[in-house]
Amino acid sequence: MSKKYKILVADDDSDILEIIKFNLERNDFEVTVTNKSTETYELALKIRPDLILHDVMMPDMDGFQVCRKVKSSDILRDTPFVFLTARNEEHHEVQGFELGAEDYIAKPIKPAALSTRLKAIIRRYTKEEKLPSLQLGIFRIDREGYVVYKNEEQISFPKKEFELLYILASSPGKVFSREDVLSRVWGNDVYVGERTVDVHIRKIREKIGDDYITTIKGVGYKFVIG
Amino acid sequence: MSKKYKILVADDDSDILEIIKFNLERNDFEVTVTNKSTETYELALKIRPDLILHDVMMPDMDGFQVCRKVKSSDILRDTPFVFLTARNEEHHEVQGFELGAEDYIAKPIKPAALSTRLKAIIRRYTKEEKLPSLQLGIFRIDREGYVVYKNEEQISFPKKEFELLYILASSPGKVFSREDVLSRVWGNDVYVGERTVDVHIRKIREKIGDDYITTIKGVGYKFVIG
DNA sequence: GTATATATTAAGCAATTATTAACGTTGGAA
DNA sequence: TTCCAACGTTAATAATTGCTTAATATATAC
Repeated sequence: MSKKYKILVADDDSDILEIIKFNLERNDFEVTVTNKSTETYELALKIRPDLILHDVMMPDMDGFQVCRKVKSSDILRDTPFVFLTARNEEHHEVQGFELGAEDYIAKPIKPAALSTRLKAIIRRYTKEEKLPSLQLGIFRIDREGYVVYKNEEQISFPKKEFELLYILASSPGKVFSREDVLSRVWGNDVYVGERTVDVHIRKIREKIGDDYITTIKGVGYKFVIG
Repeated sequence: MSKKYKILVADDDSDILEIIKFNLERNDFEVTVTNKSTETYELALKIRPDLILHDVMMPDMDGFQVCRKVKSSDILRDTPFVFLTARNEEHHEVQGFELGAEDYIAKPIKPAALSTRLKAIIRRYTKEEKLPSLQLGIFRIDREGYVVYKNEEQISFPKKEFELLYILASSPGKVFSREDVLSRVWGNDVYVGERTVDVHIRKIREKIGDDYITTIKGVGYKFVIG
C-alpha cells in the first residue's frame, strides 16, 4: 500500500470542490477544501499537504498571490502547487510558472484523470527523502538495510529497535525523554506504555554493548559516541 | 519536571466533563471545565489555557462559533483549539479546520490516550523555546545532553543538580535565595526543606570545584565565572 | 564569645530504571 | 492453511540511583 497523499483544494465554486473532493477521496487521497483563498496558506501550514490545488481566479485573493506566498515559505516551498484554470485562461500559464507553480489543470475537470495526474506530480516533485546512513565512531547505521555495523561486525535489528536507535543516534549527546521517543518512533496516535521504551533499550544494549546508550535518570536516554 | 499544562474543556454533558477532568488531572494537567459555550471565550481569556477542548454541538453556541472567536482574538489565536465530535459528525472536520482548529478528537473518548494526545498537540503547535546551552568561561552547560564541560572534561549530573546549576549559571553573578531555587527547580507546590538546597550545592561543588559557586550568607548562592 | 547560618556526612526512603518472563500478534515457510 | 519463529508489549520483580532529612561540624557576623 502506498502512502496516503494529502491534498489541499481551494476554489470558490462549492460544486467543483465537492466533485474534486469526492473523486479524490474515492482514489484514496486525504482531501481538505476551502473556498477562501485567504485561508489557503494557513491551512496548508497546518495540514502540510502533499500538494495544493488552487483556482486561479478567486474573489478574495487570487491564486498567484497565494502561490507566491507558498513558494516563499520555508516550510511550504517544496509543496507542489497546481493551478486550476478555466480553458480561456491559458494565457495565465506563463505567469504561474514564473511564480513556481508545478503544473496546470484545466477546467472542466475530468475526474478519472485527476487523481492519476496529481499522483504523478507528487511523485515527480517530492523528493522522497531517504534518510541518510549515520557514521558515528565505530558505528555505521544503515537505514536502507536496517543494519548496524560495529566496526566490521554486522548487527541486525527489528524495526522498532532500529528506529529507536536511529533516533537517538541522529542527535548524539542529546537526551531524549521516553515521551520524545514514543512520539517519534511510535507516532502521536499510538499509545504504548513508557516502560516499553526501557525494554527496547535493553535489547539494543544487549546487541551493541552497554556503553553507548546512557541513562539520565529522570530525563531519558542518549546516545554517546564511544 | 515538565511544565504543567492548563486545559479548558467545554461540553454540555456533565458526565463527559467529569470523566475528562478526572483523567486529565490524574495525568498532571490543570483542568477548567464549563458546560456553557457562551462562557468559553471569557474563561479562556481569564485562565489562558494551553489548549481548548470544545464540543462541536452545544446548545447555546456551537463549537464553530467559539472557535472562530478564539482564532480571531489576538490573545488566544495561538491557543490550540481541539474539537470533540461524535463519531457521526466527521463531516464537520473540514469546516473546523477551515476555522483554524488544530485537531479533532472523537467521542467516545479513550481516557488513556487523551492526555498523551493533547500533550502531543500542545507541543506541536506551541513553539516552546528550547533552552540554549550556556558557555561561561571554562564551562559549557549543555542542556540537551544534561552534561557540563569544564574545559574538555565532561561532568554528568543527575536531574536536580543539573537544573540547579543551570538556574544559577543562567544569571551569573546574581544571587538566588534558596526559596528562588526551590520554586524554580522543584516547582511551586513541592515542599522541601531549604537545607536540601545546601546538599545539592555541595554535590555540585564536589564535581565542578569549590570556586564557582559563592555563598552569600543570609541571602543565597551565586554562580561566578572562574 | 555567642548566635546564627552554612558545610558536610551518612543513612533511610522514594522513585526510577533494569531485567526477566510471559503473552498475544504477525508474517513467513512448509 | 497451519505451524513456527520473531516481534512488540505488558507486567512483575529486582536493582540501582538520587533525594531528602537529620545530625554534627565548621564558619561567619555581630
